[in-house]
Amino acid sequence: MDRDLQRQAGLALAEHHLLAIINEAGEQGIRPTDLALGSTLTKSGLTRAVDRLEALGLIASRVCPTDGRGQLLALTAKGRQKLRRAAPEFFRSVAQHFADHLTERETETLASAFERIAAADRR
Amino acid sequence: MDRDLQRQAGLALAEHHLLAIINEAGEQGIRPTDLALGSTLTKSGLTRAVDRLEALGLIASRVCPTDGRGQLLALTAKGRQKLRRAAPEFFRSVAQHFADHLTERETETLASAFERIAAADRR
DNA sequence: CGGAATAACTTGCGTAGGCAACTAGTTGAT
DNA sequence: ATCAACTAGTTGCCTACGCAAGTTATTCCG
Repeated sequence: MDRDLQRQAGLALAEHHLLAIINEAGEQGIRPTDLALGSTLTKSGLTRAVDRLEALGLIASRVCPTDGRGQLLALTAKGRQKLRRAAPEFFRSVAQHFADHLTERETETLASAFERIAAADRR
Repeated sequence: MDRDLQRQAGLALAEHHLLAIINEAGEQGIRPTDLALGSTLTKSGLTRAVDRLEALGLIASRVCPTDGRGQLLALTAKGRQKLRRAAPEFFRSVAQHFADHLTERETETLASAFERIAAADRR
């Protein structure tokens, strides 16, 4: 999937994932710490990934108004566009490599099992 | 799991995985190319991982008698010992992070689904 | 209100691993 | 038998990312 996305959308899978989470947060933005919870990165890895996305102009950060230590990250117009344009290839790739090989029932089982495992890990 | 294994058994999870596959192959050894199929590494990553395991004295390689380009990798006594000693922590960690959060039924579903996905990927 | 404890990042350093290009051995077609 | 095409593995280069230590801001006591 990483190669698919890299070739067809010029975006690494890890970056795509971060953009998708940041997108969920919408206008108001998301704190790096919260972003880390949704990814597999540590805070140091996150610092660098954020730097890269910012350098690419895909996200913008501003100082958090309620906590001077932290930031609030949000997609730029360019970032939203990049994400939107990557979507078809993303879903195609998910289908090809995963979804097409699973029944509906299996997909649901995986989803709930993974959710439970991830929740346990966050503690 | 990587951290668990690293701390308790002095072995990275990726290395453990390779040792386990090589162990399956037994006395006769396994070709790096076949080893790559069971791991997530590319052949270049594999070259280096093999170098490391060899430098640690955990595996030994000999030239393949039927194909002068290739090698046959097998565990050394030290490698077998390392793997055996890591086993308790490995299974404990699997249980803690995964198995304990799944029902029998889910575990079976995941196993067969993953097997199907991996098989599709090998093509 | 002042200082210790904590939290949110950041940075220096080191390692793993991918890609593309390379070397060397094997196979297959003429 | 030869030479092209392929396959096994290796290497140079570069990037991502973890860990541990550092910086700055916040919180929580006393």
